[in-house]
Amino acid sequence: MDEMFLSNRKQQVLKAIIDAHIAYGEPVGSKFLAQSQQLRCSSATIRNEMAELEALGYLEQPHTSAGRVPSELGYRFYVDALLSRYEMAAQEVAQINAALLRKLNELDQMLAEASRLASHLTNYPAIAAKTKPETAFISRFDGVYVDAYQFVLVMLFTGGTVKTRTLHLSRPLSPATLTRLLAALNDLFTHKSVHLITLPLILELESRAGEAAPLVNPLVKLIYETMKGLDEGDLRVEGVNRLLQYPEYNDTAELRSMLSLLEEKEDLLNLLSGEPPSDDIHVLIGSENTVKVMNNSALVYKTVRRGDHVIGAIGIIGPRRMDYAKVIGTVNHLAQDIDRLLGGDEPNRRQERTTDQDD
Amino acid sequence: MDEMFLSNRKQQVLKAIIDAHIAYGEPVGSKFLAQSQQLRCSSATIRNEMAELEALGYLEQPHTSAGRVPSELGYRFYVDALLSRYEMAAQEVAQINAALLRKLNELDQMLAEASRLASHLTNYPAIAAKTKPETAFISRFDGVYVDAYQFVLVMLFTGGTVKTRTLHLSRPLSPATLTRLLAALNDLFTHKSVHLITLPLILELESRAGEAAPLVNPLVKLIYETMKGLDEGDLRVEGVNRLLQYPEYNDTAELRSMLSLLEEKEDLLNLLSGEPPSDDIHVLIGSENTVKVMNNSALVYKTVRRGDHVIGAIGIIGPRRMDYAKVIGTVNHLAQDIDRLLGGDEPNRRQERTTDQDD
DNA sequence: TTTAGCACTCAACGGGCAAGAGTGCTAAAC
DNA sequence: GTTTAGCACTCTTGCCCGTTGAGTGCTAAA
Repeated sequence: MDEMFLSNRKQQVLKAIIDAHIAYGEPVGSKFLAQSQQLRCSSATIRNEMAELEALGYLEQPHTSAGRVPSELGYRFYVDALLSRYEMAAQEVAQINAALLRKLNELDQMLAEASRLASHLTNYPAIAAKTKPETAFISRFDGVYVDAYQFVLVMLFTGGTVKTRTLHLSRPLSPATLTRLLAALNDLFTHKSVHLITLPLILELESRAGEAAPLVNPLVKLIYETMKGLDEGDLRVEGVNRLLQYPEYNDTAELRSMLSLLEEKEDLLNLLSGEPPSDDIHVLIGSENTVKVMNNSALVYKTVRRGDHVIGAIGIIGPRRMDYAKVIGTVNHLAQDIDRLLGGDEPNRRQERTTDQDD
Repeated sequence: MDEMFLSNRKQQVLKAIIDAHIAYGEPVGSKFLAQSQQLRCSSATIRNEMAELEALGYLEQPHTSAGRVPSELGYRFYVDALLSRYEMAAQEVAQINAALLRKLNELDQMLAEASRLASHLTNYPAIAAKTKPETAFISRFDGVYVDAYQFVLVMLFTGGTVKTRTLHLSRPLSPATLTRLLAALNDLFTHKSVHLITLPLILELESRAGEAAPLVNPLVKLIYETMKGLDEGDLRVEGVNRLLQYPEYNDTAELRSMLSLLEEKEDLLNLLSGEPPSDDIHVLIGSENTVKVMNNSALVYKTVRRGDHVIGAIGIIGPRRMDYAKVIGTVNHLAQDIDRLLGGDEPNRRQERTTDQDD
């Protein structure tokens, strides 16, 4: 228990070390701490505490004649217990609100704006993920007749997403035939998962399509691909160049693996979507990350939801010694703001609002 | 004229030097060239030629005891006169076709795939830009009635783009009222640029909207923002991490400014959209670039068109000593392939095809 | 006009040395 | 018992400096 619970002064020393290391990025020594006035004791005392903190695993020493550096455990304890709550400046809050409000109409743009803001405010790269929605069905087909040679197919998905596709035809189509085709589509293809679109169904559609029968094949293919395309998540990365400020990424290998990670997108998207939906903010430090490449980095993220279901996440990625207080505060605020602005889907809305087609 | 026109052997020497430098990235010396068997003369002769080429401005010498490096003028001459045409391997061609065909339905995805391919094939970062379309007007409004509290507004733009927005209402709307509203919209708001949407027009719409009058204000705002949103171009960058292979980007400052450039997107988008639409492939070397940050880099790009008008561009960005033959070949091929796959807008199409909503 | 030979220049490499930062330990002080 | 001053020790960092080697320009001969 002595080992589990750190004495008050040990905590102070640990916090002071981590604060200093976050600020300056270099190993911090006892003398520096003694001078910084935060602790009311001599460097020798601090040295003793540091030695013990190292024995307990909270600190590490790059080499004999260097100061101490927080270990992963040290950061973990810092984040869980030592972190002082970061209060955003009023100006920052205003900036967030103004910027997000402007983008309210398009989820994509909103996430993009959020990641831009997050990166800008924290000075680390930011990511914004749009998770793959739970398998959506088409709830309704509709069409807009443009002229005899083209029409717009409108597909309404459960969950409110709307997708459109313009079809260019090789032979003329009458409005009546289009209506008939749409009726058949609505009969046969709504509320079905991709796997339930079987050949008999397609043949049935063909027989009902009348003169539009030759259109059925490309149409089905189109619907299939649209449904499949909907399942893809997307990930935006903003501010990678900010990584270069931090000496930990001056190492080419480190930087390179980080850049690869941020480009792959797959891994990150899985990581972000994989977590159980929780209101908490997630802080993954170093090897806590399942993604191997992030052993020397940290990831802070929070899911974003529309009404009940998770539609994405925004996060910050950076060195292990990231400014957790500021980052956690910012990500938290941003995610909550987006949640709020997207509004719940509760039945009684007080105001008109619009949503994009979730493309 | 002696100065303008290089002797045959000088050209050979220049080409050999640039080829070698592109391949190995280091200054190339006379001895190396003499051994490489390409030139049938001694190192001393090559030294003399090199000295003259340097005097003419085609070569540079980092320092006295180093070999020569091509100057910007050198690269320019190389690209314009010396470059041997690069023939893509059949396998590469097949890869491009297969990959692009799979993405045929969505312009965005297609450009994304193209840049992925370009980056992969050339081993440099690739960019794919979707240029802002020339000011588009809405040619038609339509709507899909979902239920009393929501409908989908479908906007058809000249040029074939389709945008949809879902409106959530605070009070019920009847299908008849929606029809009326849409008719009024089609009367008043089609074929108008953003600037022509004036207050009288809005008031007129309001008076015609009947019970949907309270809806008019948010609706107009929505339309306005959609039209404005359409004007935004987009830029995708793929494979930045490949930059790190090249020693010229080991310098942090260089890498950093490059990353910033690739993130800003604005500058690049302007550069790509700014050029007069031409079928040629553009090769910008070093300071030929208007973007200052690219002084040590090169950009190869080509516009992509659907039918007659330019809808985007794809390009490769890399060090000045980039493998121009391969890059030019690849970009050229890709751009042409996309042009072809998107198909002309000639009236007699032989096949059904679909286009996305150009979001 | 080409080539061999040679002296010269200069970046790159590596060893050696001094400086400095930080530690652990011991012994004295509180 | 805890804190602190003092000191010896370690190890990195930076610097100086000589050596090495690649590449050149020039000269003179072929």
